[in-house]
Amino acid sequence: MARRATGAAQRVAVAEVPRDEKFNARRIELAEAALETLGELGFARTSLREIAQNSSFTHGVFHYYFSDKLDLICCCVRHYKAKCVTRYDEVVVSARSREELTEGFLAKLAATLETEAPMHRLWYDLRSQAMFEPAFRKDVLEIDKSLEAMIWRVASRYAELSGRQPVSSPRCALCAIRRPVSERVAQAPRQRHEGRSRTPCRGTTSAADDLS
Amino acid sequence: MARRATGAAQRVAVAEVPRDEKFNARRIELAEAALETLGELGFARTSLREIAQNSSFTHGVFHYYFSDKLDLICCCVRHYKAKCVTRYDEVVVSARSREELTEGFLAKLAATLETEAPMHRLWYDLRSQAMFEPAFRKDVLEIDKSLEAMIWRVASRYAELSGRQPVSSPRCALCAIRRPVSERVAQAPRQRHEGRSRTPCRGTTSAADDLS
DNA sequence: CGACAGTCTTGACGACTGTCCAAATTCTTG
DNA sequence: CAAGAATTTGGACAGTCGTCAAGACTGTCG
Repeated sequence: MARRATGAAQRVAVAEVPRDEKFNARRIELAEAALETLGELGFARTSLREIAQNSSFTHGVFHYYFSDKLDLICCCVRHYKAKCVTRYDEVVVSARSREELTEGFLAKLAATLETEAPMHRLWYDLRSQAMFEPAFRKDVLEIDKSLEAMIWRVASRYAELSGRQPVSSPRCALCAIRRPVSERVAQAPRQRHEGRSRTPCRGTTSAADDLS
Repeated sequence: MARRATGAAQRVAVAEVPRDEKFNARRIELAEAALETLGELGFARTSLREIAQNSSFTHGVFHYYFSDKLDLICCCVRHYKAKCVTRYDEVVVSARSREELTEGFLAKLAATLETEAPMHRLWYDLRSQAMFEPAFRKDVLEIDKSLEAMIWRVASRYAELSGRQPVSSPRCALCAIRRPVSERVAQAPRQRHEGRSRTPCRGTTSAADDLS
C-alpha cells in the first residue's frame, strides 16, 4: 500500500505489471513467514514483532507491504486457504472409480491432518475472531464458501462415479467432513521450532475436542 | 487466592465456612460483571481494565479475588456454563409427553438464542483459545462433557416418552444440536451498552456461519 | 474506644503493542 | 557511472497491558 501511494504511477504499462507482481510475490513471502508464527501462537498471542523475530525479516518490512496487522493476517489466511481449496482437485479429475476417489481423498486428508494441524487450528481461531472483529467477516465468509465448493466437487464426483445424484447439499457436505477433522486438529500439540515432531496418531481425548 | 494466603487460617470452623462463602459469592459477582464485557469483545480484545471500566468495580478488586487474568476468565465461563447445563432440566422432568418435551425444549432454546448470543459466542471463542492456551484446556473439556450430559438428558427423556431406546450417542446428540445453534449465534450483532436491541430473527448468512 | 483483619482504591512499574519515520541500503534506469 | 526510486532497517513514539503494593476504608471484636 505504501508503495502505491508514492510516485511512479504513470509508468508505462509494460513495466507496471511485473512490478506489481514482484510486490505481490513479496507480500506472499511475508505472509508465509507470518503463518509460521500465527499457526503456532494463534491470533490473540501473535504480535508483529514476534512474527518478525520468528522469521528472517524485520518488523518494519511488514508495514511496508501491509497497511496494518489485520491486512497482514487476512492476506495470510487468504493465501493459505487458496492453496487448500485446490488440494483435492487432482484426485477428483484423475479418479476413474468410486474406490479410487475415496482412497485418494482420504489419503490427502490424512496427510493434511498430519502435517498442517497448526493451520487448521489457526483457521478455527480466525473463524471465532470473525464473530468479534468485523474486519475478518468478509474474508472468512468468502473462504468458507470456497471450502464448501471444494468439498462439493469431491461429493459430486463421487456421486457421478456411483451413477447417482448427490444425496446432500454443499453446506451439509462441508459440515460432515468438518467434525472428524476438527477433532484431530484439536489434539495436535504445539511445537515451537524444536525440530520436526510428528503429531501423535491417537491420544486421549483432549480439550477443544470436537469443535463442531 | 490472595486472602487464603494471608492469616486467619486457624479460625474456628463455624466462622470459616460463611466467610469462604462470602468470598466465593463476591468472586461470582465479579465474574458476572466480567462476562458482560467478555461476551461483547471476546477474549483477545478484553483487558482487565476494560472489564473494570465497564462495571462498577475497580481493576484492583479483580486481582484481589483472582490470581490472574486466566483465573478470572476460567471462573467466568465455568460459572456461566454451570447455569447453562441446568437450563432444560425443569422441562425434562415436567414434560408428560413427547410433544410437551419438544415444545418446552425448543422454547427454551429459542429464548437462549435470543438473549444470550454473546455468551455462546464467547464460548466458541474460548474453545478455540483452548487450542493455544493449555490453561484453558482442562476447563473447556470439562464443560464440554457437562454440555454433552445436558443434551443427553433431554434425548434420553425424549426416547423414554416415545417408549424407545435413544438412537444416538451423547456426543452425537451434542453435535447435532450445535450446528443450528452456532449458525444463529454467529449472526447476532455486537451491542455495546446502547440499550436493548433484539437480535434479528433471520438474516443473510453471515461470517463464522456454521462453526461446526 | 482501639486494634486488627479483611476489603478496596489508586497510582506506579516494566514489558509489550501497533504504528510511524528518517536514514541507510539496494535496485533500476537514463 | 550518477541519480532517483524502491526497499529495508532499526529506533522512537504513544498507548495499553497485567501485575503489584502502599495506603485508605470497613466492619468486627476485645
